[in-house]
Amino acid sequence: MKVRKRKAARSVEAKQQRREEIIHAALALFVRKGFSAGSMNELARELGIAKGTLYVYFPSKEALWLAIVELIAKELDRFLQPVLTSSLRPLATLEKIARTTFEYHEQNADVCAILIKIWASTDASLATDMRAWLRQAYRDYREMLASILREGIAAGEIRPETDPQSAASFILAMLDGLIVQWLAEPALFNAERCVRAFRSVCLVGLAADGACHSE
Amino acid sequence: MKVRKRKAARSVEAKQQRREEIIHAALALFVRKGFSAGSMNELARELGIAKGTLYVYFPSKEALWLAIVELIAKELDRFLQPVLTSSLRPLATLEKIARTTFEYHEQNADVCAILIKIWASTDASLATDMRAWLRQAYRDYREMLASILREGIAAGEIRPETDPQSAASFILAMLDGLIVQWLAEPALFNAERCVRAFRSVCLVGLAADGACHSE
Amino acid sequence: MKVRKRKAARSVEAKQQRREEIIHAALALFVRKGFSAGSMNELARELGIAKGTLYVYFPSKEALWLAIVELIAKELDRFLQPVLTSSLRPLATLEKIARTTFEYHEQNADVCAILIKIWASTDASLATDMRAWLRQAYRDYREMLASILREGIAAGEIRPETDPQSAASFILAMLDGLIVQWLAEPALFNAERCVRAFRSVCLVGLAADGACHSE
Amino acid sequence: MKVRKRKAARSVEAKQQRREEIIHAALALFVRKGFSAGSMNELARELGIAKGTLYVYFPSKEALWLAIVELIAKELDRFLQPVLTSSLRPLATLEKIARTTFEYHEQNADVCAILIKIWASTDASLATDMRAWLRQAYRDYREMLASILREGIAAGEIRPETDPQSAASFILAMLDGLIVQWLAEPALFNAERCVRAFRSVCLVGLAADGACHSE
DNA sequence: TATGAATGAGGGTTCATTCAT
DNA sequence: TATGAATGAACCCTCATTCAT
Repeated sequence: MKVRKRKAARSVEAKQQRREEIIHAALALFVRKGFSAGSMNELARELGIAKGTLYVYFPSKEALWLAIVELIAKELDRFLQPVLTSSLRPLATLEKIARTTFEYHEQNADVCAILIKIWASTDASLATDMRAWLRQAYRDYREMLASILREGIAAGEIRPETDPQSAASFILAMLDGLIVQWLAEPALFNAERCVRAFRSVCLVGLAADGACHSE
Repeated sequence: MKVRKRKAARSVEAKQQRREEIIHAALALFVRKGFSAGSMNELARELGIAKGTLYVYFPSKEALWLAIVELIAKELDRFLQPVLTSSLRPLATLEKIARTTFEYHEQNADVCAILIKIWASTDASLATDMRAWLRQAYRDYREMLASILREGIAAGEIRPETDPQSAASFILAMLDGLIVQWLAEPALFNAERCVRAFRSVCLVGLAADGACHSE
Repeated sequence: MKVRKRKAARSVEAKQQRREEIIHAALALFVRKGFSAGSMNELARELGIAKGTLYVYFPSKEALWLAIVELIAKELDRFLQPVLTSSLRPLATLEKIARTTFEYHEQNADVCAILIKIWASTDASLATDMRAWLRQAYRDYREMLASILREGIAAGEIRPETDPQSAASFILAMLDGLIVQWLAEPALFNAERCVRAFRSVCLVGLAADGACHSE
Repeated sequence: MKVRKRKAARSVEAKQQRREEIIHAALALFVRKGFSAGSMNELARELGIAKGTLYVYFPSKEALWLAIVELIAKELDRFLQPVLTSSLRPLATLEKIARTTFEYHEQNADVCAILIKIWASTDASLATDMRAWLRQAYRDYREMLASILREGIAAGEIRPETDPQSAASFILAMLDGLIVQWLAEPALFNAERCVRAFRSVCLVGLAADGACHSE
């Protein structure tokens, strides 16, 4: 029994590992080629496995995409959690979020690329489920930013006439949009510079005293 | 001879008109289905013409897409020109650009949708030419914003420590990113509110005196 | 204009002809391999055309099957009509139907083979529409036989205690079932012998005077 | 040693039992989906065992089908034996066969459905072996009916001009064909009615005195 | 110019079967 | 014995593109 259990365990582990290999290869392919252009065929070829094997791990191309998104979602959470649970003050939290975002992008351009593609895409090849999930994720993110802004307003750190909802949308937009540019012109950007610009363009405007005390 | 000439002229006109019909139908299809979905077949069907006829006007699917982008580019120019040649002061110009952008989106969501898709996409189905063109357009846009910012700094209207390049990128990012959100959640946005938020989040931060005198 | 019309006409004709070529090849393949075993791939290969070409003529494999069935239906009608509109007396009509059936089979074993397969099959690959159509055809056939039997009873030619519905089913069953055997053992049967047997097994039983005066 | 022997014995039993479980599940699947639809995958899923396990018991899908057919054959024998060894007179035996057939169908529609499918099918997925077996079974059945008919003729109970071979084919055809109709329109038929019709359509025709004394 | 039949590579997916565990 | 991951051929179908008319 023991042996079998261990065997099974190893097998499960191995399967999980293979799953992740596939997801990562798919992610890379997907960044290179786009949603519908990257084919299962090519993915299999790159992985050096048979086409059919992909379907052992994912029932369909779309399921594979969904798995990618889920992975990213987890990663995103893992990455945002420390920021959110930090004891920083609101403006500093916003800056921290921006900094973390940019630094993350600097190290994981692939993941960011996919995220952006997903946001921007209305590609019919993304089924309804996936898009609904994405919209919700977006809403959550926006709401998180808005609540930080509300805190900031309550604490007198952010100008009271600020509309938290709109401002949250703008900050989110900025981060998103910047990633797009960054992807298009990698040479032009780096995290430090982006953070500085974020502070001077955005945080200063939000600060109650017209200056940026975020650090 | 005369007659023939006139005929030819008319024919050229007719051809041009047909070309535009095709472009517009393609644009609509493209918004609905995405880049690689949306087939030539379907396009022909919707236009009520034969598949082969499309190839009389465009040598390939990609050429058709390029034509769409060019059309949009012209439209964009037509739309930005008045703003750029206006005699407004820098901050006011930026606000005007934002306002025009948002109002344009309010009326031409389709065109915006495509633009966004194009920016965000690295879809292999867009060949190198097209992407290069897009990158250039982006650079131009950014440079335009940067020069407005430089003007503002020179005029003492914008805080001198601002990095024009970065700030331009951020403004561009903001406009882009907001359109994405707007497309995803149309109910949440309207031009007026966006302009107000743009002013309070962004322009205030840029303004030399910490307030927004843009109007 | 005239030229184009003629061209078009020829093209339409040619298309119709090609359609029929495909149907007949499909029919043959289908007899050999069965419903789901015969592939579009193989069909194309046998026809010496490209796989895709099949889809110019039929939107799907099932549509092709439906076309086969429709062809057969027409053929069946064409073949039964003369019998039904004949002025023969009821028993003679039944014998004529049997004879025609057997003779038809003798010359068109392929068509019969398909018919039988279709009747007997509950293959999931035959979609609902097709099966409904078949059931209706079956009902019509049965009803036709039943009405002949009723006529015969009214005319005193057929024993009055006969249940027309059941008897119709039996006659139909006999014809169907015999074809199945015939297909399995071609050497064992021929039309003349089958008619004789039909007369002695079936018509004699139905005849009011216990003998067969059908001819 | 003893223990091992008993174990082996039990194991053989268990294996046999498992085999039959598989056959029965396969039979059900096969009725529902047809020959080539109905995959090993699905079968395994329905049985709650692994795909590979099926191949422990049957070397191939076809072997599994063959096993089904053999099971049915045994069943058929088990079912016909009492009739054949009965001491009834020929016409009564024929009626008994018909009655038993119809009653069997009434209770085991599934088995009948498969039988019919097998008869009618020339599906390539049934390999030569299986088809040969089926043809033989058919021949045996026909020969059995023919010998009853010959007996009847010898006994003066059946009209002497009857061709036993042809008549046997017709009776067999009738039973077969009727099952097909019955499967297609279950509401229309029941055993009692079928027997009555069989008597009035068929047996009366065969009877030497033009009437049916079969009971 | 306009057509649409023809193409054939490639799309996603299924499946019977094998084999290391 | 039982497993299920792996396979790769074959499935149906779509597509951008070509070309004779």
